[in-house]
Amino acid sequence: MSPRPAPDLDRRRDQITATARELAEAEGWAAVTMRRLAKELGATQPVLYSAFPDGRQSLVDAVALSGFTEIAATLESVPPEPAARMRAYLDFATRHPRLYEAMFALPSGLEFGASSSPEPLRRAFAAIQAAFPGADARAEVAWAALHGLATLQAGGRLPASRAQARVEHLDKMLARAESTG
Amino acid sequence: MSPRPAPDLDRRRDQITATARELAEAEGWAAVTMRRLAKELGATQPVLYSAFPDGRQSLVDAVALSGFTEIAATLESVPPEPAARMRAYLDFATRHPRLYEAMFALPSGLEFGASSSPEPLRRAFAAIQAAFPGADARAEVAWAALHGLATLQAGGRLPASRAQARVEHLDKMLARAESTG
DNA sequence: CGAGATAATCTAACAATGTTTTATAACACC
DNA sequence: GGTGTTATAAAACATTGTTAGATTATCTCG
Repeated sequence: MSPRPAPDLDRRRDQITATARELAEAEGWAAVTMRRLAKELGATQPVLYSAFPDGRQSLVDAVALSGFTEIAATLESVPPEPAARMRAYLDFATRHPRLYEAMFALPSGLEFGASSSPEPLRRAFAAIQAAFPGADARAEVAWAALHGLATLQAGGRLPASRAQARVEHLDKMLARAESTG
Repeated sequence: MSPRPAPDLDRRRDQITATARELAEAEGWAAVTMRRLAKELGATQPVLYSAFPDGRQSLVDAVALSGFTEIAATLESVPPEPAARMRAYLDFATRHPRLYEAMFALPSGLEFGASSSPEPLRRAFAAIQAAFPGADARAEVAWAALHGLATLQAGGRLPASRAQARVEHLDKMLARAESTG
């Protein structure tokens, strides 16, 4: 009595996550259907469900989580100074708009804030905090401003021509508020 | 040769838009399906398409547009000072989370920035600009920060307990940056 | 080396969605 | 009143996420 060997689910999850992310980045999240994804992987739908029993939502969450891991590493790779990390944050959002969308705009099952929230999320926010020491509110406002800039710019709701000016303005604002603590 | 009288499409559009908005606010945008909406209105699906020939997306856009009209009026109703308009903005987003979602997070066909963008959008942004005179970048950063706070708070990604502190911090930051022009 | 049991897989179906077609019914004018 | 145009309605279509039932591949034990 011995079954067929269990597939490497971790590996499979990674492959599916990566493919979903590429497809989303190339054609938008609307194109990321279970059928299309299966075809892209040379597999069938049920295979996706064996790796993600909770369905499409948990798959999008997995992509988002990989995004948080990546942005955390990106932020940590530059000095913990406001200007540097601000630029790194906005660069990340600009370079991976659909990934950023999964992280922040799409419906998500990811828990935030609480201690139960996944480690990559906490690491990403910690990387922001490190650049904006002082009262918690300061880092939170910095993050909100960055997030606002990222989403409004991604949606074409702010003229790209002044992107540089906005970053400089925000930098000055946050620098001056440092003493406010 | 004379046809059946054309229904008052404007009136109908308003009714559908209002019902869609109520339903979204009550049960979330996922619940706003064409069938459900038709049932809620005591009509059939094709009636919705006679009012919105471009389908569901244009209906969501109509709700979003009504949101911009309303937030513009809300902002204009308070003095053009940073603290007052900031509070009005965040209040609006907090009180109508699904409407705000339609305005900024959901896929949208609304044009921004360009001169072709609908008047309510320009009025809403003008109401922010009025509270943050000086260089354009200043108002844009203010808006981005407000938008970031609104969305992160709505998603439970920032602790509600420090909401007040964040507004005060942002207010100070923006006030100090005034002279930067 | 072969048979059987077990679990992963595939085919196919299900329910629900947005949208469109075809047929019906209602209205204004002559 | 009849006629012709047009809004409406019922039903169908294509596509989605998801799930059963049947099939197949693999490992263990004889």
